[in-house]
Amino acid sequence: MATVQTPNPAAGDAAAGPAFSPLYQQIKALITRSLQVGEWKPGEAIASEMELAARFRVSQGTVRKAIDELSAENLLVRRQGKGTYVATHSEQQVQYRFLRLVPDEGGKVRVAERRFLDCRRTRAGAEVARALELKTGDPVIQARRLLLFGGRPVVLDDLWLPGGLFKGLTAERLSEHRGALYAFFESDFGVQMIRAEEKLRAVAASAADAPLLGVVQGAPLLSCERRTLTYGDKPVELRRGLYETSAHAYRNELN
Amino acid sequence: MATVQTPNPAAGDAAAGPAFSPLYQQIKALITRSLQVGEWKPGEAIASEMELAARFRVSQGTVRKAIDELSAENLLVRRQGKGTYVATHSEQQVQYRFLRLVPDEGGKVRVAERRFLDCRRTRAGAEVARALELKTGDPVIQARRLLLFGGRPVVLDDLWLPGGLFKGLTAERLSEHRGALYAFFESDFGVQMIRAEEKLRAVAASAADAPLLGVVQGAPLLSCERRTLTYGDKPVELRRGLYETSAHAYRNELN
DNA sequence: GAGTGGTCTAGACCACACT
DNA sequence: GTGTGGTCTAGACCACTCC
Repeated sequence: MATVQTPNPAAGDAAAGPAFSPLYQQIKALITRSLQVGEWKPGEAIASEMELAARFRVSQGTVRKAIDELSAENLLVRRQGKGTYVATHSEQQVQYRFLRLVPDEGGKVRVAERRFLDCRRTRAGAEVARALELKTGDPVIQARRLLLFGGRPVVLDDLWLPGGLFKGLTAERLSEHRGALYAFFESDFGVQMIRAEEKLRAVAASAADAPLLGVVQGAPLLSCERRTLTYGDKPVELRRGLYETSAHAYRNELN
Repeated sequence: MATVQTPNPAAGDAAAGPAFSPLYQQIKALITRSLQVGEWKPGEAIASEMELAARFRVSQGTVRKAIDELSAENLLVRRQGKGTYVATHSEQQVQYRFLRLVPDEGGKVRVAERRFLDCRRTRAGAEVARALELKTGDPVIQARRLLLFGGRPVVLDDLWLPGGLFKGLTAERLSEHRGALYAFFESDFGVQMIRAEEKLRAVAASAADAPLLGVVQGAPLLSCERRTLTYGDKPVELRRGLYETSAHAYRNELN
């Protein structure tokens, strides 16, 4: 490493174009790799900046810039005076990190009751296969659950997971776990949900779904289709949520 | 400035707590101030890093960190070899910077037809006043417009603007301008929209709105309530959009 | 006090755009 | 070539946490 510069060796340029990549980007990739293979587990501290600088033969400032970006992407969390930690879904603070639904009257009541309605092994249809980058017919696990706030049903989620990554997942284990679903996936299956893409639209409640959410057939529901990705932008979950938004809203910030 | 440190003078600590603020944050505030008072206009280049470093008696690295953050917040745009520019809504690249609606089948057709249905001076009701941080009864301008994609109506927007900031805004001028609405506000009224908060929910089309969007009464629509802010988080627009999402979706990324 | 991240500096050199 | 932002370094000191 050291003072690698222009015709950069670590950055791939086998057949592609110029492909210059600064040192800190290479360091960033190396750290990400370590996270991916589990050198440091979620919730643990990674090596200190000085240690990493020594390991990669680079200045602390360069390691710093790499960690800055990983931290901005929520893969790492810096804690002054303590160290840099691997982000995790298993913490009180970040419960439901990806759920943007907030109650209308600033109530901070976020004690959801969960009901798992279904969980079964099946095979990927064309649409699910495409979203999860599997082949049609590959094994997938499908589950359905209801979230209630203050006793009222608000979210009906259908989710599909690649069978290969979630071996041994059963309805029973789903029902038994405490805390967020992603925390469970992280601790029990080593699958770390890092980022997600969502597509929102308004739909009419179907005859089957309406009673579950306590609305009449045809009532407007917010449909939220989410594709959740892990390291390397590999899709590991497809989720379709139906939100009953008469007392909650999906909150978003634009910059 | 120079080497100001611990019991920081520039950072306010009149009555509050410790209120330590690093140098680069102070520089950031100073640059933001210059943007706010119009020292550099949208689309123009600001002073170079070296010039700013000299002006503020600070190292280039410190200016750099301040600009890094402003650039991450989309207030500034860096262009290697050229300079750092004030962000603007008046560029082909960033047309409809805050509109997250995308067509279903990856069509990149973004040539919206606009129809202004209404524009009138009125007074703020309780709700509008609260959202815009005005007093009930303060003058506001209300407008209504339709966006069509490929000839089909997709978005029905109602918007409220503080009368004091948009003196001389008429239905005619609204209809005549080319390009994005925010570009028009920026160039003709000096109001720069820099970030926004949105609340999404699903609603049923009203008898009045349904025909405008070409749907039947009661059809599900995506309601998008937006509060747009300028420098200092001052609200300068309230907007309520109704999106017909049978062929479009609201796209979001979660990190 | 020792160790960690956070800030600030000064200087060197690289990549890019204009002229 | 000149000027701009972009990267990298080395060293100093500050703020925070824990022992």
